[in-house]
Amino acid sequence: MPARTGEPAILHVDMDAFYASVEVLRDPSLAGRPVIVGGAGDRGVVASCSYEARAHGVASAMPSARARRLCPAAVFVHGDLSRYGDYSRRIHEVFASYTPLVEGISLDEAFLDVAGARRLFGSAPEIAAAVRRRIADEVGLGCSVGVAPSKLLAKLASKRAKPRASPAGVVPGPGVVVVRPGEELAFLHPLPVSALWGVGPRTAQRLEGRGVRTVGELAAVPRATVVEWLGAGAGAQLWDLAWARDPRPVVPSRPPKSVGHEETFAVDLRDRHHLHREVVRQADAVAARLRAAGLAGRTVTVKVRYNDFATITRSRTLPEAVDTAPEVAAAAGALLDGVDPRAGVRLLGVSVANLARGAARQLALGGAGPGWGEASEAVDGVRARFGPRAVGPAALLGERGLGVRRPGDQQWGPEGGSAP
DNA sequence: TCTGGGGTCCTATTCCTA
DNA sequence: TCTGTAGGAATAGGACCC
Repeated sequence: MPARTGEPAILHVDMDAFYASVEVLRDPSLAGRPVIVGGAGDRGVVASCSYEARAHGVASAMPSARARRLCPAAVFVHGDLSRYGDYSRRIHEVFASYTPLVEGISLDEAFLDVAGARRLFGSAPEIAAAVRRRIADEVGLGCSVGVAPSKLLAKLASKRAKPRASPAGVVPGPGVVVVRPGEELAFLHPLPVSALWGVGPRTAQRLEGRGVRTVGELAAVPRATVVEWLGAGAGAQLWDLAWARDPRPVVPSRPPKSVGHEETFAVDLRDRHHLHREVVRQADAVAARLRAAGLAGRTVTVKVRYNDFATITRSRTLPEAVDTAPEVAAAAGALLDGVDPRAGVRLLGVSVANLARGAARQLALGGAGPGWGEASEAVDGVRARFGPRAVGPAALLGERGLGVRRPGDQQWGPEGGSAP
C-alpha cells in the first residue's frame, strides 16, 4: 500500500544517446564529436547518434546516406549490441537495488515502480535523482528520468528531461522532470497528439485531417466519435490516454511472443537459389536463439520486401513446435516457394511464433530425421566452445560471404553496395 | 529522402468444424 | 443428409514502438 497515497511512484529512465555514449566511453577521442552508430552502407540507417550529430539535424532511424549529407564530419561506428547489452545489465543492477518492479522496454529504457521503495530510499523524485547520480558515477553514462503517477506521463516527462541539440550547440536538460498528481492534464493537453503512445505518423495524419492536432483537442472530441474514427480498440484507448487515464502496471518480465531474424541485402536478389540459402542461414540463427531461450514454436513466417518496398508475409502453422534449423528451414523454404522473387527482393525474414517453453525436444526425436534435436544440441555445444562461426548448415558450405557471414553481423543495414 | 532489425498488437478475411 | 451459422484458429497485412 502506498506510503503516501497519490504521490508519483512510476519512474521512466531513458539513457541519453545510449549507443553513441557507450562508444565514446570505449574511445574517449570521440568525446565532443558527432558520432553516428549504425549502418554506413547505402541502405543503412542511424541507430543512435551523439548530441553533436543531432545539432546538425541527424536523428535515429534516418537513412545513413542522408545523415552523411547533413553532417559530413560525423564519425560512423558500426556498433556492437553485445557491448550495449553489458552496459544495460550494469544499469539494471542499479535499478534492482531500489525496487524489484523493473520493466525493461529496451536496452536503454525502463520503467520502475518505486511506490514500495519510498520508506527506505525517500520520495520518488529523490530516488530518480539518486538513480541518475549512480548511473553517472558507477557506469559513466547520462540518463534522463521522468516521475509521474502513470507510465504514459513518466515517459513524456523523461523526454522533457533530456538534453536538447540545436544548431547553436547542446543544451543540458533538467535531468529529472516530475509530474505531480493534479498537474497531469496541464502537462499533457498542450502536447501534439503524436506524443501519445500508439499515435504514429499515420494516425497523427488522420487526426490532423479532422482538425485534431493536440492531446487537448483530442480529449475535447466525444469518446464515441474517436472510436468511430479509429476503431473500438485504438480509439477508446487513445481517448483514455488523452485524459491521462493509464492504469497499465509495471510488469517485470514478459515471455517473448516470437523470435525472428531479417536482413536487407546490399543488392536485390532475384533468383530462388540465393534466397533459399538465405532462408537456411536465417532459420539456423532463429533456431539457435529459440534453443538458447528454451523455446520452440509452431508458426513459421517468411517475410519478403520487394524493391518497391511492398512487403508480404507467408506463414504456416505446424502440427508440432520446432526448434531446430532443418525443421524451421524446411517450413520457411516451402513458404518461399510460393513467392515470386523476379521483381527483386531487398529484404528477407524468417520468424517463429506460437511459442511454448521447451516443447520440441522429445518431439524432434523420432520425428522428421534421426534426431535433429540431438544434432542441434551438438551444434550448440560446438558454438559455445569455439564461437558462433565454428559450425553452420551444410547447405552453406563452400560459399564465401554467405557461409561465413553470421546473422547479427549487419545490425543496421548492409555495408557497401556490392553483391553478397 | 528513400527508408534497419528486433519486436508487439490489432483488424479483416478465410477456412474449418461443431 | 443438407444447409445455415457461429465461433475459433489460421492467415495476411499494417501501424507502431525502440
